[in-house]
Amino acid sequence: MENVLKEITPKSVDYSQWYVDVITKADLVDYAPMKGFMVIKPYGYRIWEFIQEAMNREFRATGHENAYFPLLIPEHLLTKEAEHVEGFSPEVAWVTMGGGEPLSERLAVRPTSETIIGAMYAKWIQSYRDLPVLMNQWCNVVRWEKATRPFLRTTEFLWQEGHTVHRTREEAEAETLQQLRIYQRVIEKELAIPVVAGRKSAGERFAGAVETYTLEALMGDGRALQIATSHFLGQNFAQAFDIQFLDEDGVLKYGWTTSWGSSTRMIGGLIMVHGDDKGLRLPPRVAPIQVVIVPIMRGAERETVLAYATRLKDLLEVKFRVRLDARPEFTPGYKYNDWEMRGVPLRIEVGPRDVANGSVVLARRDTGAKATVSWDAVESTVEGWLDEIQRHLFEEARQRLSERTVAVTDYREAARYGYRGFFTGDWCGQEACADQIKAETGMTIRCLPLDAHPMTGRCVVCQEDASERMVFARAY
RNA sequence: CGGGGAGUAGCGCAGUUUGGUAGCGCGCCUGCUUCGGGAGCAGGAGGUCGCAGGUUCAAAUCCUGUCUCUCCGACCA
Repeated sequence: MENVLKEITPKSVDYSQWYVDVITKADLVDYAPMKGFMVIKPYGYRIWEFIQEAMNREFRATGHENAYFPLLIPEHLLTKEAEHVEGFSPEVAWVTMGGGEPLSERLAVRPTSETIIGAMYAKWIQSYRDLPVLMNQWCNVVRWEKATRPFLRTTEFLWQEGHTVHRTREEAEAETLQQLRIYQRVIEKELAIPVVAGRKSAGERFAGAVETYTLEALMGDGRALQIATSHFLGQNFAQAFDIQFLDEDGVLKYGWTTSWGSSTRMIGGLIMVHGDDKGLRLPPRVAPIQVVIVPIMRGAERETVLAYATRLKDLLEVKFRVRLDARPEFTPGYKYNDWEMRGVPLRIEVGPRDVANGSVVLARRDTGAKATVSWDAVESTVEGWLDEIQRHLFEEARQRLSERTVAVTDYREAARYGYRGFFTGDWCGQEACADQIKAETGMTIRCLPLDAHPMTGRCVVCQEDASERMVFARAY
């Protein structure tokens, strides 16, 4: 235990340092030699692949197809939608040289792809029969951020961005909400992270959007993380890019567009929601290794133990992602700590005792619980325990979310909780009140929850009539 | 962009005050003994001290310039 503390700074000592220790020691990422960039190592990238697989399943089931659009966007396209360019221009990286020559028009490294995709959609769409257009792309984007943290805010990050065009406003609005719920399903089911779904206030909206919907998650330190967003863009981009179609009634009309995105930031959320002082705790559904087998190879029994462990691996890897850790240079104790740091949900210890008894020892990463199980029951027990761990991690996070969500009638009450947690209260809808909260407390309106209604009808800032219920918090 | 801190072996650091030709822990390599919660012993490899100038017989150390990282703040879907 003392040795663990040497490697990972306890959360209670320094949460930021704990986070950095965990992601580097668990072998998820390494810092690149340029500020704000990171390398996602195989173990971390595998988690991303599980997220991709789950999202792709949902996207396909709702009629979306994957495509790929260019990395670079000519300046004249990026600047077509006024609000959009104003929102993004401060953080755009530009390419000004090519082949040793200055370019006649500089090219933006995409910070998001509404503009280039909008330009292409305008070419492709002629008739109402061409609609809806439902595409998604997996790619990298670059935003020149001043303060960066691995996964949570990096200069370059990986994400998916969906872009759709619809014939009617209603259809586009339905799409926006459908995709939000897809995100919610994947994030809650696969990543075991409970979220609050809501609308963004005008001040927090995506640049160029009519309405932005968001999922907000609560991290282990009580700060909020925006974990996915879905935007109803109205006809703003359709008008800027001439996305028009001839409708059934013979009238030329603008399409209604949406865009929605989720990024590697989700992995940051995963770490901060489930991790503990021993390191990562991965939900089984996204764990690159679900079961690690550690053989205890003493003296003369070494061969029989290894054979037993290998048979166990063969048995289990039919249904689960299994690793047999037979490295001779490390002791079992070292391996336990090592795999716990990496968040492997389930460990199986097999030693001479187990070989003799025809049993194995199972140990859970989430609770630390151990049990001795007979060979015949191993497979079913592993399956049951993995399900149970997935459920337990979600339940634990859900409970923390509900415990740390506090209803207030005055925003100053949040001071009692050190501005940690989600605070809900009524809001008059005026930006001045939101600004006051931010200036005084550092908290922002995370969202206007979809199914909540005002409780008192009084704004938590000005005490005037309030028509909205909001969730506010300090955010990453 | 403002303020602080730091660049010496893969990682973490000492050495800089008072110049004298680089060291410790972990890790790594080899061998033997080990293995039910971070093993032990022995031997070994590895560094133009961020970079560029300058002072000096001599620079990790003093001077000048420069680059980078990091924390706090500001900014930021």
